[in-house]
Amino acid sequence: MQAAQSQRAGGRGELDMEDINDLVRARMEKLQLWRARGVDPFGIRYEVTHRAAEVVDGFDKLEGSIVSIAGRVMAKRGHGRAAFLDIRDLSGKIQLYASVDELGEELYQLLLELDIGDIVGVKGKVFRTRRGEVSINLSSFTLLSKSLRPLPEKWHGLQDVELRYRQRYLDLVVNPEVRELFVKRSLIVRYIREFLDARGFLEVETPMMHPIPGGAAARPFVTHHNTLDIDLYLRIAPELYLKRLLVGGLERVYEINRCFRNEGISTRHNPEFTTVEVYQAYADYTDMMSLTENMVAFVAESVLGTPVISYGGKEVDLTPPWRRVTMVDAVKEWTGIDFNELESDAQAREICSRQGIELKGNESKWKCLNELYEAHADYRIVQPTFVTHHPVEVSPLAKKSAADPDFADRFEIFICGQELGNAFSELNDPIDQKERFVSQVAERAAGDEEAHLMDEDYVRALEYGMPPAGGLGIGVDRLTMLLTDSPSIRDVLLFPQMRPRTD
RNA sequence: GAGCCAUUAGCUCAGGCGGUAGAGCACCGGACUUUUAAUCCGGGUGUCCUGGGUUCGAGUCCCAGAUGGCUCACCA
Repeated sequence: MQAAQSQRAGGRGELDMEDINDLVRARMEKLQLWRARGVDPFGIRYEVTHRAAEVVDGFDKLEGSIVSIAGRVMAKRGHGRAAFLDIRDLSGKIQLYASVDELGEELYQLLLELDIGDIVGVKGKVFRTRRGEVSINLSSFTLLSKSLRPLPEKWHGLQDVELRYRQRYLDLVVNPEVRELFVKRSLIVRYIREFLDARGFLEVETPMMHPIPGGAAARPFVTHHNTLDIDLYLRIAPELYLKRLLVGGLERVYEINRCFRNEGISTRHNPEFTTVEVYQAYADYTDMMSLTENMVAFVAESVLGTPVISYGGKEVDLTPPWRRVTMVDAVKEWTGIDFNELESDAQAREICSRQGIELKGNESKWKCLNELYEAHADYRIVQPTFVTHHPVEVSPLAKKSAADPDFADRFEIFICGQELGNAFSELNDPIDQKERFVSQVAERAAGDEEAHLMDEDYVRALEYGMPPAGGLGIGVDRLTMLLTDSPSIRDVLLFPQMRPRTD
């Protein structure tokens, strides 16, 4: 059986035997057929004059002229001495008309051997069929790549979510809306750059491998550098490096790149994800608010043509200004509890427990506030909202609010129940920063694996003097979810992290 | 990590009360020179996720496991 199969594969069939079925075998046999006719079934470059959509859209000018395009065969309709094929390239789909009259007996017979999925280069005259479809009347064609596996069904496409994620290339081939989504994602990133570049921000690249993982509360991935013989951590945030650049005088910087967090996977979390972080010297968190709302609205309008979007059936207006509410007020609004009036930590913990929040038992009043806030924010907030003034305790890199030192000049962005970003006035007091690190280290010692580590070099940088600044981080994947109405982060990642298949 | 659900042909899916597996597309053979989910005639191509168990008999019932989805927990 195995011998027979590999013979059919022309002695070169190194495909996994487990995977070979009759459909694949039939296509392997066709490989030989093409070779027998002197055609290399895996061809070389092909001179393309047009893309499919250019021919369709530009029919009035192109009618009667000869064009050559290349793409994948998506459908085949034989009619005896003539046949229709649909081929698709990046721009879209176009119909091919093939007839014995035009191609000649030999070429026409060869054309009938094409399978759906094959990649071909074609040449012919542009015309319109009786039914009105812009088509190319083939005068010649070239097989550019033989497809050995059958494509998923044309009508339903590839529905199996697992296969769509694991074999994204197939998803892209048969589900056009998926390709459109990733084009949108690319545009989103492009317009973020355009917006920031236009305002004098410099795009930079800082290390992805950190000796001390910092800038966020999260567990990192560990790796090892052999020559240096040190452990390195995939970055959980670029923040501390970008702020070193502020010290260095790069007053407006941003970075769009990957972060890595060794935590759970869910519809909102992938182990690697993309953020844009922005730092602006001589600004503060209020400047970051207007930067945020203007940037997100600009991106939405540029990509979708409107600042009013629909997510999960809810209509959301991204037009600035967005609502601003302090965390204390938000919690008061949702629960009726005014944390400013609470006397003791114990009282706050009691309230949290009554609200069904599990606590360790040593939480402070402000930590309780934060817990209560996090428990409600994701389902309460639909329209774009800046929730401001988080407790300093949970904001170890943010500046204390002048009005009330228990709180930080900070905000989080919520839209459609999803946390989209985080920003604050950057803490530039090295003495205060060092104290914050010290208490984070204490929390870590007490068992909080996500508490920050001491970063002496970062403190030293601050000691040279960092201008006051506003900093902002936005989840690009989350923003893409929002702007493409995607319920899962996996839908906006080309290759979401999956458990490797063992079979 | 916990709960619920799913897994049947290459793809999309049906399979009542346990009786040896079915459709559409794709594919193979035939007809057809402007079709377009082409049409017409003929052909079912299978580790029913895996491993145990119950039973005369398991796609179906029970147990364990794998993978995925959703919800929760953690986070952005």
